[in-house]
Amino acid sequence: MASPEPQSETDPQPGARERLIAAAAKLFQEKGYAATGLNDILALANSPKGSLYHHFPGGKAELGAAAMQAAGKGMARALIECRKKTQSSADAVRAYGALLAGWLEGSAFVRGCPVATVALEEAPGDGPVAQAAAAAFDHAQKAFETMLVAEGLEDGLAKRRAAFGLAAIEGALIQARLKRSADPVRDAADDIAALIENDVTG
Amino acid sequence: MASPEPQSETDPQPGARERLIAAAAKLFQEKGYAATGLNDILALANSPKGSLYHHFPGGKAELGAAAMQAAGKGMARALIECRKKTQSSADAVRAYGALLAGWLEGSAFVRGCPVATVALEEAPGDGPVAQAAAAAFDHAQKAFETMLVAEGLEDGLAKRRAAFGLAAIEGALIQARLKRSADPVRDAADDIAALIENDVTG
Amino acid sequence: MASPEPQSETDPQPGARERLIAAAAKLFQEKGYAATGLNDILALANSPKGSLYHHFPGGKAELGAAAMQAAGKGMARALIECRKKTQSSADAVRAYGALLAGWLEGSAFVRGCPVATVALEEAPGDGPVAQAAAAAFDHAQKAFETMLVAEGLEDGLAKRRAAFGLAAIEGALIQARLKRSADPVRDAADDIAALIENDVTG
Amino acid sequence: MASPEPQSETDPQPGARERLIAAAAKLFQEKGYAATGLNDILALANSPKGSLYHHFPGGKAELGAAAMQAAGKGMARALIECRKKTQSSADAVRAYGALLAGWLEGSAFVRGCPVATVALEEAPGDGPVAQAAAAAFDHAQKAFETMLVAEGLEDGLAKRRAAFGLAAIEGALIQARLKRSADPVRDAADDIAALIENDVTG
DNA sequence: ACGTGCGGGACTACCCGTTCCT
DNA sequence: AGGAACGGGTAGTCCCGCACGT
Repeated sequence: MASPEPQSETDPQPGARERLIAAAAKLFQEKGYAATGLNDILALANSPKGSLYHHFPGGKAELGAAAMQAAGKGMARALIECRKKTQSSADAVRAYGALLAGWLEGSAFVRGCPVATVALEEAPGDGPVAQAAAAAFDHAQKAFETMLVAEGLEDGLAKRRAAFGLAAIEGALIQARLKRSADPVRDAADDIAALIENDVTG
Repeated sequence: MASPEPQSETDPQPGARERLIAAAAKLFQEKGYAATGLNDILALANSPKGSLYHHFPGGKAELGAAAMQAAGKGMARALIECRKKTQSSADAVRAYGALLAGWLEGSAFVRGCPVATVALEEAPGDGPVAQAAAAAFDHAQKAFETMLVAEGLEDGLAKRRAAFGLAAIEGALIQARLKRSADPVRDAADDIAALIENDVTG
Repeated sequence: MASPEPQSETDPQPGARERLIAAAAKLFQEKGYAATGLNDILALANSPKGSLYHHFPGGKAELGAAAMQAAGKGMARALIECRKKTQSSADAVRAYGALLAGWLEGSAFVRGCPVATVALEEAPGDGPVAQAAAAAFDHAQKAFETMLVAEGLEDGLAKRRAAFGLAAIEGALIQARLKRSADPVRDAADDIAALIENDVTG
Repeated sequence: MASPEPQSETDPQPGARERLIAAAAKLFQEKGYAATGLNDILALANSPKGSLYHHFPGGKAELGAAAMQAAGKGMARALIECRKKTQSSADAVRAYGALLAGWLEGSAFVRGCPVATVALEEAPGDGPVAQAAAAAFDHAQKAFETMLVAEGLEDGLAKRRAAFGLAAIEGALIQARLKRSADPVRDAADDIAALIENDVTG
């Protein structure tokens, strides 16, 4: 969750701001945006209350947006790393499914997609959080798409498969948490991988 | 709790209890469970506060569970009706996608899946709402599966396609609301339909 | 608690009204007037809600007043019975203390004086409950006084000793419940008995 | 919670916390614990709700406990001051009775013992309020006892007289409020004083 | 600049005592 | 007598500034 790079852009002493984002992302992905109190975040980040408003004058919304952005980067990065460790996009998707499945099981199915929960809550509005969530999804989808294009898929088809694949994975994550079984995620990843393989070889 | 009337499937005269469930379902699907205040629900249902407590002694949670159950039935019913109006399961899925797309556009992307938002918020716990959400998804998935089996698909494959199809639709709904375009839903439905057609004809 | 006499004045079928009074008295003496909900009383009395307003159109207040009246009678009756079983007023007081001590211990110190708690809560007002509580205390005090006069004490002194004795017992009941020990009640009864003995023999 | 200032015994500048305790004590002693709403307390203390939550994270219960503690100290202090102004313990008790009688009359019998009402309501449980009430009584009783020991009474007898005296005063306060006459308190104080005089001179 | 104690209301879910109509 | 409905009121706590001490 925490960015390995120093994130040196505006924050002189690293820690407080990042801890807040990480804490917010963790709790949002578990309980959602509305159900997560600022106090919970502050307690998890071991930060005083005033600190939050120093770093995020926009309050909870600004923090939420930052958390969405971080989560989107994390999703994309994870997929890219899966590709690096595998021989094909299809295998990368399978590895990604396995990775998510492991996270699910490792957290007893409390951790889900960091973006989806917040996205659904905030979708009707157009606040900073909703926009950041949309951007986060776009970011991840673009990474997926790029991966497919690099393997030779035509642009339009790559975009379509990326959108569909991401959607299926997201939906499978929901089912998996409800059923408390990671199988839907693994199955969905396999199905998508098969689809891609067919595109590539065909 | 103890309705003397037969409580017919579509509820001819909307009593207080039904109005409350409908209002809750509507708001939950827009803003989620935590962000929806009881006051909002009460105002939408034109019901006094005591009424809710009378019909749902368990409070918000019991109402939420009832709303999830109703939503699950609605999802299944809608799919079944799509099948009746079409010649094949694949076409039924396409019709279902079109139906959802129409709902999205008709509500300016405010209404999403009635279950997914609540499910994601409540997934980590095992309260009545989470259980009802899981049951609702199961209900819809079973209807999907039954439709496929009736078309000749082998049981195991039907189950897998139903789970995957539902997941993809759910994920597409998230994307559609964020992007404020119903295309992801239509595209996903098309892709699933193609998959099913391949299964059936193959 | 329940009156043995048929109480035939207004109630055609015995049971409901008496059960309500008994239930109210029990709960009031444990938790007080304000903290006792009508639902609690109804549940304990196994009576439907509308029944209460049939028997007590004045609602909670009227029921409370009735409970106070019953409790006052009970206190007086208990003292009189103690006198019958003993040889002197002093011994009757000791027996009364022992009786109360037994009740305290038998109920794990949850049951106190049926009147005092409600009296203190309602004292500042002059509602029906407060008046009934005052009358209940007067009733008990008069019984005490009568007992002393019958033993030869001069009227004024009897009144004074009755008031003081009752007060000391009430105060001791408070202490006993807080300390979870019946000793203060037994000690207070002994001290009062000694005082009375001194009056009588002196 | 963490007051930097020495928190001197009489609190020169009444901060929010002190105002809340004073308001709570006043209302609890008038109407009891359950019947006193937080809103009443806040209105009397001219404090917003967030203030209460800041100073008393435990909410009403913690505030109630603090009020009980303050009341216990007040009772003890008042008795000690009565002793300072008089020549003997017996006279101190009489002065104490007169003091209480004056308070009763001055408040039109609205103000009673700050502890007794709450104690009776909360006695069956073992929450913080009940414990604080018990401690408050103990505090006052100890002061009474100390006063008697200083006058030469044997320890055991002093303890017994203190308990009995406090009980009688408490009971008399109940009667006085119901009858709307301070006589029971004055009479009880006289009787206790006589008892003590007899102990001391005997 | 950076942190923090304290205060400020609005809003939450809950449920209470009551009444209406059967 | 009885079940449904009615709102007002409960304690709780939320997210947020202001003003202070570094």
